[in-house]
Parts: sequence; structure tokens; C-alpha cells
Amino acid sequence: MSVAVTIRDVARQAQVSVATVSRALTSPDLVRATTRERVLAVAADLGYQPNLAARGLITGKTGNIGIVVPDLNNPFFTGVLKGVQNQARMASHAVFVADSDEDPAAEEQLVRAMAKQVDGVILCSPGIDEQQVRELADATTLVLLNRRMRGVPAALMNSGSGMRQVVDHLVALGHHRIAFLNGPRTSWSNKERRRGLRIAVQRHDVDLVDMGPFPPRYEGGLQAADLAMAEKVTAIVAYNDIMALGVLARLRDRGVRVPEDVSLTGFDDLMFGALCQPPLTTVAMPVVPAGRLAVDLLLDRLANRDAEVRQDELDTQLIVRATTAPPA
Amino acid sequence: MSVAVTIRDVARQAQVSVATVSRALTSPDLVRATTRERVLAVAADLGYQPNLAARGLITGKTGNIGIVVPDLNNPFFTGVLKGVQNQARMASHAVFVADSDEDPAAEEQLVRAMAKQVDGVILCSPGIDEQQVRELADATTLVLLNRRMRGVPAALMNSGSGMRQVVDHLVALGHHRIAFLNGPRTSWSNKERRRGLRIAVQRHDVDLVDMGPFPPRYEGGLQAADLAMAEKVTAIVAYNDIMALGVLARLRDRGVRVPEDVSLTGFDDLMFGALCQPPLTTVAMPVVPAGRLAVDLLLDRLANRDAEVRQDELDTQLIVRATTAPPA
DNA sequence: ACCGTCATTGAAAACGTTTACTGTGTGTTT
DNA sequence: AAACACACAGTAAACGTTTTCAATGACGGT
Repeated sequence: MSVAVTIRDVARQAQVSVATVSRALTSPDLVRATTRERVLAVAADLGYQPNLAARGLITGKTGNIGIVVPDLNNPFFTGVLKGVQNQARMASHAVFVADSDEDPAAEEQLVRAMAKQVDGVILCSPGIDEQQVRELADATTLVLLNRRMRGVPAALMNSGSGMRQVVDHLVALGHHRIAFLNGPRTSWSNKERRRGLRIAVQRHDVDLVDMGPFPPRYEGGLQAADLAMAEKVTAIVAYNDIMALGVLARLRDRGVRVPEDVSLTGFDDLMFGALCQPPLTTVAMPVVPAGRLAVDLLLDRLANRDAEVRQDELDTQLIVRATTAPPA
Repeated sequence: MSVAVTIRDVARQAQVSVATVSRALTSPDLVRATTRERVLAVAADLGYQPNLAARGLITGKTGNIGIVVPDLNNPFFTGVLKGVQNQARMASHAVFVADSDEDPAAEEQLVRAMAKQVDGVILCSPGIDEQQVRELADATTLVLLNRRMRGVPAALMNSGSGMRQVVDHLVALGHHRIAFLNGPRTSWSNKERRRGLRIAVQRHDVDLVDMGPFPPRYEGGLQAADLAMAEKVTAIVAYNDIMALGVLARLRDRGVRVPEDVSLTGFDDLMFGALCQPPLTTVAMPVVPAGRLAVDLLLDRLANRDAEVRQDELDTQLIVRATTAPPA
């Protein structure tokens, strides 16, 4: 455990005042070149790293950003986290992460706890209610991810467009009766996907069977599969990949062939969709870019607090693999 | 954006000195009950939250812990992260996370950058070399995850025991010639798994074909599958689940049936191993508990710096699913 | 009545920075 | 030659806490 080297140590060894050291490091143009170099050399030599806490105390900026997600085991959120991490590093910011275990109450508390230690927080919370989000936006600088709300900056993914691509694809294959397996009704994502789907469907001659809600997990898919088959649909659009995998497993157990007997699509493009058999047709969500974008929006907002509120939308992309085909 | 309320505001409103407020919050028994209550009431009323940075400045403790992982997209590490997050929250610590993108150089730099802002860091770094880890251990309080090193606390998972269970299982099924597909040679995990395998194999009459190294990913499995089949083995033990999935896909494409023609095992028990077809026999790593344990070890060490170095080991568990069967 | 103990509080120093404010000297303009 | 601007560097105040030290008063024992 090496003892901490402070700005004072550097100052002494470089024969200057602490102010000069500080300036040499943070506003180089304020000190003469020769002095600056001497200071920097000493600093490097001693392995000096400024104490961010002390700096933050006076500047009011911590150089940290926070992100709270509902579940770190969900690849969707870790993708986002990866993007956040990455972009934050580029801007030499550190990242606080908190996992709420899908508990909206915890989410609110976590954001508040973070608020003191970060310049702003990125909130991935499909569940928490609008009123509370607004209060949080008051308490700290907030950026929402994959959720739109008036007056709050947001990094969005255009799932409507993804759903349109799905429908166009299925219709082109000749499907006329399609089931949608809803995820949680209250989730912003589900609303968006459902909305996109309905709009897309209206442009074609297609029956949409709106089913659920189901838990957005493997088990939800197992349960939904039989219900969907009973509706005599020729294609099933699942709320997300994990559910689709559940559907796939249940259909296989029942001897229903995919895509020969029924087509199936997922949403999110989690890695294992590509690895399973047959590989899953799905919509790729730009999660990592979205994480990046969220950081940009946050930093942007911090830089000039009274610019217009940006809500940027990233495009999604249909990935056609092997679970979709013309109906029998 | 609410203005920050400081300890001074509380002091003024409660008609006491700042010292008393501080005491009321951090060492309640030092102030008279009636005063304490008044202070606490005012604090709650104003929504006062102490500024951790300022506190840290004087106490030397930040109340934060850091974790650096090679890849946030790898479920193994996010499992650990989840455990860390969880346990840290219990101890009211916040968590810094950094993703090194598998770059050992970045890992070192990230740990150093974190060092100033955290009380200690948990390092999940199979790759970084021992000398550097030692230097880092000097710079901050370090706990290693899934890697053993003299003098450094570590949260370990007993992969040796997992490998023994795999071998016993395969031998019981009647296998005599088994391939092991190595992951990266330098990785501590690979060494451990390989060591466990070799020891287990010696107790039986079994030929072990030691192959690789292969990249520990899907593509590595694709590549390894053909090589392993050429060795006329009846069972393949892959370094991890992702590789095993690659093997599975390649074998299916070649028309080799699993488990009828060849048995296959993975390692890690990532979720999708259970979801694929056929479900993968593998070894479950207690990743979340390991994350928890790491936090405990870290906090322990911080509490009394000169206690003995703990290196605790968690048990692994063979999960028999459908990719293993008696040889043809 | 005096002394010592103890509980309770306040004043002020410290933590490691940044940043106004001040003070030098140098060069340029008149 | 005087005046002035300016580049550079130092002094000290601030940021929001915790903690040492000292002060006050109450109380019990002699």
C-alpha cells in the first residue's frame, strides 16, 4: 500500500507552489512551458494522480456517471452497460453501476443514492412510473434509455421500425394471421413494439392476434406457445428473444416444426439466438451504440444545461435467419 | 435541479453547530437524545444527504469498491458483477465497474485509475501477468476473482472438483478416450481446469487427448470440432460453454449426432446451455456467490488490514443434461 | 464548599484540491 | 522616460465534511 502522493509533494519537489502544479495539470497554457515541463516530469516521476474527490469538492463535478439497470444478468442491459462504459472511458469518466433486481422502488432509491456522487445518471427502467422519474430528474441530471418522456433527454431505439420490418417480411412470405406475444403491459418497450406492430399491420391485409401479457422469459414462451398454436396463426412474433426461445422449445417438444409449420420471430438479437437451432429470425437492437449515445447526451446536457432536450433515436435492423418461411 | 443542502444548513435550522450534526449522524451516542432527534428531524425534513466526497476526503474511506472485468458481454463476468453489486449494496457501498475489452494493459491502467476513488478493487483478470498484479496489489487493496496468487486474497471456484465430476460421469458412462479442448494457455482458469482434468483422469483407465489452445468462443468450437473427431474420441470436454456450443453446431452440420455418436460437455453453465438443443451437460460455476464472496473478502481485509490473507473456494456442480451418453 | 468526573456541545483544524486575488517583472507604447 | 499591459507565479480562501481539543455545566463524593 503505497502512501498517497499529494499535490503538495509535487509542488515541493518541483520548487513551485501548489497553485502552479494545479495549473500545469489542468490549464497548461497558464504556466510557462519550462515550468510546466518540470512540474509534469516531477508529477510523472512521483506517480502523482490528483484526488478526484477533492477536486470534485471544489469544481462541483465528480467526473463520474451512474447507470441503473433492472437486471445485470440480462444481456440487453449489459450491452448497454458496455457501451456506456466504453464511451465514458473515452471522456475520462468513471462509471457507477447499480442493479435494482427489477424492483422499481429500489431503482428510485439507487438513483438518489448515486446522485451525490455522480454528475448524472442513465436510467434503464421500463417499470418505474412517470411521476417518480420526474422527481428523479429534478434531483439529478437524468438520461433515459429506451424510454421517451417529455422534457427528459433519452437514447432511444426505434423498435417501431423493427416491427415494421418484421411485418413486411412475414407478409412478403405470405402470412395473413400473426400472433403477438406481449411482454409486460406496463413496460415502455412493450408498448412501443406493440404500437409499431399494429401500425405496420394496418398497411396490409393481416389478422393480428394480440396475446398475453406473458413474463418476458423462457417460461413465458413455453406457456405462450400452446396458446398461440390454438389460435391457428401461421406466424408468431414474440416480445423478445428469450420468450421466442421458450416458444421454440415448446413447439419442438410438441412436434411442431419451425419454420415449416409456423414461423417465429424474436426481438433484441441476443447472442444465443444465432447459436440455437434453428437460428432465430429477430430484430437487432443497437444496445451498445445506445449506451454510447446515452453518455453523449448526458455529457452534452451537463456541458450546457439549457440547450434543448435531445431525444435521439437509433435504428433497428431485422436479421433474417431460419425461423421464418412461407406458411404451409 | 435542487440546490444541494449542506451540513451547515441543517446546523443552522436545528440551532446547533455543524459538529453536532455530524455526530448526530455518524456517532449518535455522543449527543443527547433530544438534540439528536431534533437534528435528525431537520435533516430528514431538508432531505439532507452527506456529501460522500467530502467525508471521504477526511476519513480516507470512500465507501466505494471497484471491479474490473475483461468483457461485460460475457455472462460469466456479469454474473460476478451481479453478486458484487448485490453484496456491496448490503454493505452500503457503491460499485465502480470497468470493462477492459480483454486488454491486459487497459486492465492495469483501469485499476490504477480507480484506485484513488475506491477503498479496494476486485480484479477478474485471467490474462494480466503475475508481476503486474503484484504491483497493483501494492497500489490498492486487491481481491482476485477466480485466480490464486500467493499473498493476495481471492474468491475462487473449485473447477478442479468440477472436472473430477465430469470425468467420473464420463467414465461411468463407459468412455475411455476423451478430448480436452483447451482455452487460452495463459489463463488461470484454463490451467485449473486442465489440472483438475489430468488428476481426475489418472485415477481411471482413460486416454486424454489434450488439444488446442483454441479461442474460448463459438468460432473456437467450430474449429476444434473437426480436430477432435479426427482423434477418434468418444467424448469431448470443452473449455467452456460457448466453445461447446460451437462444437455442437459444427457436429450437427457434419451429421454427427450428440450424444449418440459423441458426448460433449461444457463449463460455466451459462443460461443458453440449458436452452439449446440438446441441452448441454456442463459444470455450474457459482458466479454470483463468488461475486458476493469477493466483496466480503475485500471488506474484511479493509477492516483489519493485517489479518491473514483469505483465499476461499466455492464448490462447483456438474449439471447432467442431454449431451452425454454411453459411447456407441 | 471543593474537587473530580462525565456528558454535552462548540470552535477550529484538517483532508487535497481549484481559483480568485495579488504581486512581481518584462516588454511595448507614448 | 513614464505608463501600461501582460505573462507568470504565489497566497489564501473556499468546497463539505470529521475529529481533536477545549469549554461549560451538572453531579456525586469528600
